[in-house]
Amino acid sequence: MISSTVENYLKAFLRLEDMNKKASTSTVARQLSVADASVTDMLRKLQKGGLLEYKPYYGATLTAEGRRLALRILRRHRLIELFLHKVMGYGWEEVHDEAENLEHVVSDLFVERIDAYLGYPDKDPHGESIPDATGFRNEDLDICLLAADPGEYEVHKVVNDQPEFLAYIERESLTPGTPFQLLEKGSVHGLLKLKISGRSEPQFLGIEAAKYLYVKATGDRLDNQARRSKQRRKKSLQSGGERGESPGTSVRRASQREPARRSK
Amino acid sequence: MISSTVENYLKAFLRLEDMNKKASTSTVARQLSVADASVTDMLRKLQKGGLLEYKPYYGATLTAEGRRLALRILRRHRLIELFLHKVMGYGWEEVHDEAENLEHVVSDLFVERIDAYLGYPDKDPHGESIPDATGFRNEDLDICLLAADPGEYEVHKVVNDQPEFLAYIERESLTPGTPFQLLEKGSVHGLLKLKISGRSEPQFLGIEAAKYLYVKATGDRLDNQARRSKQRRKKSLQSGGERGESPGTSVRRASQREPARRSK
DNA sequence: ATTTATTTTTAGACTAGTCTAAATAACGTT
DNA sequence: AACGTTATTTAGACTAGTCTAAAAATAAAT
Ligand SMILES: [Mn+2]
Ligand SMILES: [Mn+2]
Ligand SMILES: [Mn+2]
Ligand SMILES: [Mn+2]
Repeated sequence: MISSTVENYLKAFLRLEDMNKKASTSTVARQLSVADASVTDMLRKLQKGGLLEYKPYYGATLTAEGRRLALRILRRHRLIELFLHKVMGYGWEEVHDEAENLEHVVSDLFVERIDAYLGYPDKDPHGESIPDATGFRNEDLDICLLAADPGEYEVHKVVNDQPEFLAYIERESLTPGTPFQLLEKGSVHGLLKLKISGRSEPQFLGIEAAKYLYVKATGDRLDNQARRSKQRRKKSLQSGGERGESPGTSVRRASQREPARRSK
Repeated sequence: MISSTVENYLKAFLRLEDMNKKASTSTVARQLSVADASVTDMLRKLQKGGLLEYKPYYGATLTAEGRRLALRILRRHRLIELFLHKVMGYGWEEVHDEAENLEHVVSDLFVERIDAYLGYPDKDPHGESIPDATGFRNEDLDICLLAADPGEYEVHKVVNDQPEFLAYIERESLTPGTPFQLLEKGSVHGLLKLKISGRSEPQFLGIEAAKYLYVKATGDRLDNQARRSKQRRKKSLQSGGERGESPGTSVRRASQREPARRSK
């Protein structure tokens, strides 16, 4: 059996590879809050287990099998996050930590149940894509708000797990799915000026925050499909206290799954 | 932090004490499927941690603190079982194993959420009582079907975790809450003859099975309060395939909690 | 009251995961 | 090309949990 420790390591490697950062001993160590020496040990162990290719002093890359397992956990993590948010009434800033534990423990039956109940979703509450059962990820391209030129956009994903940060973003109404206009960058030092569609007043956002926001151009001139039709509201378990329901969680039927996963 | 291993040990001790069996090294070892020597080690560790009182060669009893922790896990276990059954559409024979893992991992928030959502229940799908947040258990007395004389009864709880056994009991329609009549015992070797209320044909049940069924006398002459008024049906997540919804899951508001827990 | 059988404890070893501190390799400068 | 800095690996140790096999204690039976 594969331990939850190993699962967390694999997920960390996948994440680094996704960001095109090389998976060095120290970056993994930092991500998992363990000592560098612990990572070195684990690298050798995972190499021996055939889950990654490792050349000492040179870094590591996941094998097909390692990648498969990593995607399995990533899928669980994000499905569980969505479940906690939609069904259990968790705030989007509360889901990550709980999912971090549940992802290793829940049965396949559980995962399939929530997957079906949620309608085979492919976006978690933060806008990140949920791999399907075969490991396929429906990645649509987005750009970092930092790199965006003034224009019309929609928040696509928020890549930061810190509860405080997420709570802040929610207060600023910049949860995934929100359409807005980027007005100016840098006119005020370190700030972006933007306006949420429908509002009268513009608002400001720090560079540091913009770093974690990814947006999609929606410029009412470009490809504007059925994008504003996605309020799929599910009745939730939440006892009291309305929680912000982050929209933008598009849904795809299980039947129309894409064929494969590229093995690198 | 308290490990899930320790939590499982504590739960095993509690269970043995509940059955008035002495918690001997070997019985605990058998229950947890570990070697006797492992239990001895753990006994010393738990003793040192103040969770149980242990005299070598003489067995062990939980301290107040150990009992508190054990009840906490028992509560989680049973609440989660009920949640899986009522909300996630699990069959009552499927809930135990999943709960056995989740009980250690889920946050207090999660537990409180499902507790509130289920209406502060005090019976799990097998008819076992769910301790409240203070550790109090609403134990109403029942008798083992083996020891019962012919008469009118209602199934109260089924104390056996084996999926096959539970599936069998469900096929025989003897889930908690079912009213029936015990007709004869032992007329046919090793079998009980009984009839479920409303049915025309009687049915037989083996001694071995009856051992695990606990019943309450309902004999329409005795204390028959509002007992037949408990269809509280909650809409469940179950995708397809109707699952037997074991009734008899009475509900109590959080407000009217009983005062205390006796410390032995 | 011995002897025999059962239960429990000890002794010693193993695995997974982690750490700190020291050694070594790789890298970026002069 | 030699030097100092940074990253990585090694060495050695620790904890939690487990095991098997042998020793010791308790309980049962002659
Ligand atoms: Mn997350
Ligand atoms: Mn995790
Ligand atoms: Mn159970
Ligand atoms: Mn358990």
